[in-house]
Formats: sequence, C-alpha cells, structure tokens
Amino acid sequence: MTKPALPSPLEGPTQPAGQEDADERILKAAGKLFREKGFAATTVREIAAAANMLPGSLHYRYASKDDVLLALMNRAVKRAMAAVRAAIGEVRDPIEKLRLGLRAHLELLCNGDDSLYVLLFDWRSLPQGAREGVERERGRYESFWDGMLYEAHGSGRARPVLDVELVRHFGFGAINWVATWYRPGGDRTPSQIADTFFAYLAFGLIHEPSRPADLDTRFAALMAASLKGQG
Amino acid sequence: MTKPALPSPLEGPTQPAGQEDADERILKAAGKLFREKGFAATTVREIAAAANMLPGSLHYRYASKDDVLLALMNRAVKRAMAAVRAAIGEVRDPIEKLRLGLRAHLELLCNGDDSLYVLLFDWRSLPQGAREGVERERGRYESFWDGMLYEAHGSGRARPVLDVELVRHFGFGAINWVATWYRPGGDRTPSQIADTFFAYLAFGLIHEPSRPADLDTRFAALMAASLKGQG
DNA sequence: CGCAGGCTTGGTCACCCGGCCAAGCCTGCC
DNA sequence: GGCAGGCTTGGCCGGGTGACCAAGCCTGCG
Repeated sequence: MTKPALPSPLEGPTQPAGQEDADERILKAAGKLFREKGFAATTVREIAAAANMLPGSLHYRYASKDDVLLALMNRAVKRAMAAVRAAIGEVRDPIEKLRLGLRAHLELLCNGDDSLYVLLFDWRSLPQGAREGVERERGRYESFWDGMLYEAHGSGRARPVLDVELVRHFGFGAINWVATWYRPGGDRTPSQIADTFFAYLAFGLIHEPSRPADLDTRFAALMAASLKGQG
Repeated sequence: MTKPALPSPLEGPTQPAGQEDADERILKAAGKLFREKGFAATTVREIAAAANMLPGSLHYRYASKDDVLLALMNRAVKRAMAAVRAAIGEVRDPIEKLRLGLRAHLELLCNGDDSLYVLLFDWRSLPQGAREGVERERGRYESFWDGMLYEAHGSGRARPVLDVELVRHFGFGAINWVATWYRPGGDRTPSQIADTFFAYLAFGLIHEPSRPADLDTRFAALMAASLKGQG
C-alpha cells in the first residue's frame, strides 16, 4: 500500500506523465475485462484493481459501470472511424479503398484496443437508455462504409446488387467473426486474413469486363431465386 | 398460488402431456433469456419464473446455472447437426449441399430455438471446466462442414484455396453475423438471406470452366500477396 | 387401498455486487 | 509559504445473487 508519490522509473504501473492518465487506464482495463469475461460478469472492483486504483476512485470518474461501457463504446466507434480513414489516406480507387478499410478495421479489432470487440459483441449489455447516442455514431460508421460501397458500385466495377446494406452486413460478418477465433501468434496476421477475405469477397462482388456474360446471368438468376425462397 | 393439479385445457402453461416436460420448459426459457440479456445478466429466478416453476424445482434438475448453459449448448450442436443433415437429405451435388446446409443453419439460428445463438455468442460464459465436452461436439459440427468443403473442392468446381478452415470461418462469419441484425418480420426470410449470401460466396469461391483463366490468375495473385501482408 | 418416491414448495444462507461518501491527502497555484 | 480544491482513500450499505434443503404433496404403482 506504500505508493511512491513521485514517478519512479523502476515501477511499471506508475508512469511519468501523471500515471499515464487515470481515464485511459480505466478504459483500457475495462476493455480487456469486458472482452474476456463479458460486461455483466465483470465487477467494478476488478476494473479498478486492473487499473491500479480503488473502486471509489473509479466512481469519481464514472458514476456507474454502465457509464464505463458507454464511454468505451463511443471510443470504439471513434477509433474505428479514424483508423479506416487513416488507412485509406489519399487513395481514390474505390475497390482499393474497401480493401484498405477492411484491413484497418480487422487490425483494430484483433490487435488494437478491445473497445471495438466490446462494441460489436457486448451490444446487449448497453442499457436501453444509453443506446441512442452510440447507435447514432455507429450508424455513421456504417453509413461511411455504405458510401464506399455505393462508390464502388457507381464506378461500374462492382457487381450490381439489390441492397448495399446487405452487402455490408455480409462483409462485416465475415470480418468481425474473425475476432471469435483469431489468436495472436498464429501464422496469419489480421492484415493477411483481411486481404485473403477481400479476395474471397471481391471475386464474388467485383464485375470483370472479361468475364463472360453467362456468369452474370447465372448470378442474377441465383439472386432472383433467393427472393422467392428457392434456388 | 392455487395451481390446478389436473391438466386444464383452458390454461396455456399447463399442457396435456405432463406440462410439456419441465426440462424442455427450462431450456426454452433459459435460451430465450440468455439470448436477450446474456448468460451473466440472467438470474436463475428469472429462468424459473419463465419456465413457470420455482427456483428450487429448477435446482432439482440442474445443480447450477452453468449446468443449464452446458445442456443448452450441447443441445444446440445436436440440433444444428441434425438440421443440416435433414436439409441436405439425399442431395449429392457438393455445391448444392453447401447451399442447403447454409440455409438450415441460418434458419435454425434466426427462427429456431435460441440455443444456437447462445452457443455462438455466449461462448465466453461457459466455464473453463465444462468447455471441453461442448468444444469436442462443436468441433464435430465444424469438421462436418469442412468435409463438405473438401468435397466441393475435390469435385473441381470450387476455386483452389489454401486453407479450407479459413473458408469455413469466412462463411460462418457472414452467416452467423446475420443473427446480430436480423429481426423477424423484415422483408427477407432467413432462407432468402442465406441464398443471397450463398450467391455472394459462390461467385467468389466456385470455379467456372467458362471463366477466363485471367481471373484465376488474378485471384491467385491476390492470395499470394495477402500472405506477404500487402496487395 | 395404501404406500413409496419423484417432484415441488417456500424459505434460508452466505456472499458480494454496484453505488456511495465523509474524511483526508497532496499537488500546484497564488 | 500557505491555501484551495481536485483526487484518492477505505469502508459502509441495502439489495439481490446462486446455491441449497427439509418438509410435504401428489401421482402412479402394487
């Protein structure tokens, strides 16, 4: 319990710049625990301990456990949006933008902080009242992706598809699910997985001029049949 | 608290055949609650109430809440396996088998009982000790799918791919994620969604003899590049 | 008719959760 | 040098949790 008031370069937890910032420590610890055990199974005491502080100190910054989750999720959307924007940079090619965005999203989900995982997989834990704000921000992120999909579609290099939102759900599903089985240290990095999955996605979605018309006809037939509930 | 001992045809909860079977009622109620609120956020009292019995009665059949989850998950694997087998029936065509299997899986996940959802999305809640058994059964289900994928690959109608397991993860991700956003009563049934997604999947994975060799070359190049971490 | 035992009852128990707070420390500013 | 106030301390509280059980009901069987 004897904690040095002055920063000690030999001790891990105590960081030079004001102990790294208590807020950051809380969200980091909460993210890790929420991801591992889920929101409901995690106690505020555990979060506080992992953040190297007492429960009361945590309460001073966040009035409730729900508030921590809320802050974490808002941060997740913000970081995801920033990561994807940064990854795309000045690239203009609509298909390449999708590939780079997918990479950034998966990289953040697997190797970044845990907030994105919590946002995606602990959505149920967010209390009804707090849902609206996060939902709006999350919607912006999804619309951002829809915009890129529309762009790809408009460029004529994407297969004509009935519902862009459905395509986003499809891609997000494949990518987000990686967090379910991926373990660091495997023989594939998240970026490699993203690229591989992009190859799978692209050759189902990208229209190739050199492809015989027969293929597009068959695709359209499959799509039409799927709407009648039989194939 | 006055509960008729004899089956009354006018009362919903009391069923003719021995009140429908208490075990079934427990697992049904638990599945619904676990899906809606998650395992940790659900109390045994809630489950008992939803199953129309007292907590003590539930305890008579399941020693702990964990046991209920375990039974539910084991049932989920069993039902998924049975549903997919039944859907495939006598069909021999490897590609068609995949399509029908995907349909059955998604139909069960969206409209069937909630156990499959719990198995997939509440995996973290299963205590370490109980994990082994379910993991083995779940592995059989996954191997079953891998077998179908190998078959499709062996038939020469599937695109040559480095890692079948990765393809399964890809497809399962896209399909399982549907449970995240699907709401009954929309303008697409699970089977229609499955067929649409199958169309997306197929035209990225199925090798078409009539397709110009150029496309396969580009696919192979993308795959090779993805393993070097760049495209 | 009587009895055995499967199942339910209604409550109890120890635990520990999330939320809270008054007191005090310690830092940086005046 | 002193003080104000932001932040931490450590413990407290009511409530609700999972687990449990002795007693008894009621059904089906002999």
